[in-house]
Amino acid sequence: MDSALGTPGAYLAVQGASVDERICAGGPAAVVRSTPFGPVVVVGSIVSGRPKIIRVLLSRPGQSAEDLMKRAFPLVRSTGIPPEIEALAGDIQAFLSGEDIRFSLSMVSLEMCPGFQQEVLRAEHRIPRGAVSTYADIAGHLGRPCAARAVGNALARNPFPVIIPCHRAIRSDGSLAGFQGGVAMKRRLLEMEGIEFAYNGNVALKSGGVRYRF
DNA sequence: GCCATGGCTAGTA
DNA sequence: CTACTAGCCATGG
Repeated sequence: MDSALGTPGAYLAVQGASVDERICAGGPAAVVRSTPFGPVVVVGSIVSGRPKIIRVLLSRPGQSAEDLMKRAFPLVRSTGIPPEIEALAGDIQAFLSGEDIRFSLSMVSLEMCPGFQQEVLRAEHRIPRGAVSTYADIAGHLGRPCAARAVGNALARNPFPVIIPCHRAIRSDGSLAGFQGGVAMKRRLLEMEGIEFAYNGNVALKSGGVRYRF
C-alpha cells in the first residue's frame, strides 16, 4: 500500500473529507451543464482504472447544484474531464430538454452504494419512460413487501438522479412525495413523459398501463 | 448495539 | 377527502 503524499491514497487522509470524496480518491472532476431545470453537475472519477460517474447533482429552488458540489466535493477539479463523462453530461442535458434518452448503467459507479440500495436502483432503472412504480411495488418486487419506506429512503439518497429515473417512483395513492430537484421538477419530468395527472394532483394510477409491472 | 431519520402504508376516525 | 396512528426498514452517526 503506497502511503506517500501526492498519491491517490493520500486523499484518504484529508481531514474532514466527505464520504463521497474519499470514495473518489482517484480525483473527482465535475462538469456543469445548464438545463431547463437549472444547472446540473455531473461528477466523475477514475474508479478501478475506468472513468465513472460518482454523482449527479440537481438544482432545486433554494439551492444550486454548484453549491451542493462545493459542499460535497470541496477538492473537485473542472479540468481534464474524460470524454465519456462529457458525453453522459450531454445526454442528461438532452434528456432534461425533453429528448427520449435511455441511460446505460455502465458508466455508473453503483458499487459505492450499500447492497439494498443497489437493488432498489437497479429495479428503478428498469422502469421505462412513461411508466411509474410505487415504493411498495418496488419493495414487493425485491421480496421485501414491508420495506416501502426503506425503498423511499434508498431513492432519496440516489446518487444518480436522471440516469436512474427515481422520478418514476411515487406513493401508493398516486401522490409524488419528494425529489432531489424538488417535487415541481418531478412533476414536470413525468409530464414530459406523458404521465397524466388527476385534478387532485396525483398520478392517475387506475388508468392505462402507467403502472409498471416488474 | 442503540437511536434518529426519512421520497411509506394500510387502517381508522 | 383529510388527519393521525402505529408498524415498517435500510442507513449513518
